[in-house]
Amino acid sequence: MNALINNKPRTKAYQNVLEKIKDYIQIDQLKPGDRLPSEREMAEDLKLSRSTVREGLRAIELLGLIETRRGEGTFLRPYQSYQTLSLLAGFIFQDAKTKENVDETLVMIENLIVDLGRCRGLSKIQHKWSGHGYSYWCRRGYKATFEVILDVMDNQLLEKIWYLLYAFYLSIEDKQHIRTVKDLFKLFDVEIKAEQ
Amino acid sequence: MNALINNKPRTKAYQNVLEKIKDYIQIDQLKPGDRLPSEREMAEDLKLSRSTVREGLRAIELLGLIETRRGEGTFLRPYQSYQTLSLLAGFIFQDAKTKENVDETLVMIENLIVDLGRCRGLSKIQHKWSGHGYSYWCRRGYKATFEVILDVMDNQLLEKIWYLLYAFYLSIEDKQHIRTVKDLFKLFDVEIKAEQ
DNA sequence: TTTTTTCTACTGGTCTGACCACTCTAAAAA
DNA sequence: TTTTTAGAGTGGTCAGACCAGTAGAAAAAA
Repeated sequence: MNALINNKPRTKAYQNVLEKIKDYIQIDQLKPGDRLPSEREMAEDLKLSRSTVREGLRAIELLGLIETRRGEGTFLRPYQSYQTLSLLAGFIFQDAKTKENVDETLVMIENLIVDLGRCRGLSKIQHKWSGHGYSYWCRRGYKATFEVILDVMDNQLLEKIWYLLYAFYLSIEDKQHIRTVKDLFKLFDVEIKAEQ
Repeated sequence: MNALINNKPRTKAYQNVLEKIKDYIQIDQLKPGDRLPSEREMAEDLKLSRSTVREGLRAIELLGLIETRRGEGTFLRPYQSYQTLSLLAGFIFQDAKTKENVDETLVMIENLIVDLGRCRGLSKIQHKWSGHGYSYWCRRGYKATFEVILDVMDNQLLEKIWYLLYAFYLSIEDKQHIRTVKDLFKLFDVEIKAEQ
């Protein structure tokens, strides 16, 4: 009962893989798109079996930090895929699946973003939406339209939170967003007119 | 190049484990603390090797959905540990590590929670804080004090978001929260008086 | 000389089977 | 009745095999 004695759970070997990868990134100054050492090389470095190394790699692959390609190698992910965020959101919010909560929270977060976007670049947003016109943005969809605000708002954390929440919302709702492109245009006083 | 032809990445076997676990939870109505089928049983069910099953399990263990205990089994996690949230937050917000963003975002989210808490249970919060007094809550710390609002606010999603963000905040800041227990008491007009 | 084909060495993906360390419970022994 | 032992289960880690893919060098063909 070593864990109980030390009041600290014993580290599983695969968790060392996560630490080691952090080291690789830091020491080798790895950037998204760069290749990590192969599974066999890591196994040798860490003095672990290849299957234990794979366990660690699978864990962070699921988190979206890396991607593995057969025959090529293991790479730092250049971006977090939508699928990854959706999966993460599903697990993070797993016992909070009430539609009322989701609707309420998404609207609240979006209102924060809208307010911040207004403060920091109202005219920029208006310009971008007016430039192509209402019909264009309708075709592009709510997400793409909202992303204009995200770009201007200049707060990556709020942006991430919105993506997480939005992915979760779509994964449990079979319908479109409660808000529409039209609502966004109204919020920013951008003209809604038919395509010429 | 099946993936390119179908424009869809091939599913890796370990990902089937994740789907199967979702099935187990849903079909067996599993609750936190319940035991999942053993690795060997899952391997048999899915017609996969035990090591492939383990890869899937490691992935979601890291996410905090399950925990495995040698000699006992694999269990649905009763709660998301702080360490898990911190790790997840670190990955989710990984390229958004600017201190300005963190401060700003945390305060904005907290303001939402505060407002909602006020709406839904101002007197309840005031009562809970007054009951033990300011010194007690100072000793308990900011987090515990804030959790009183979270309990009353009745929005699990916002609660989860706050935990994620707070964990992330603490993982990059070496200091205490920009806000204090005193600030919270002031926000809710609760008396700040010395211990009797 | 250039282009095409082949071969080799690397990569990840999945598997089999072994053995160890732990827990729990039933059965046997005290 | 209580304690100890044994067995059957669990997860943790490993070695090694083999397959499926990719990349690039070398050889062969044009």
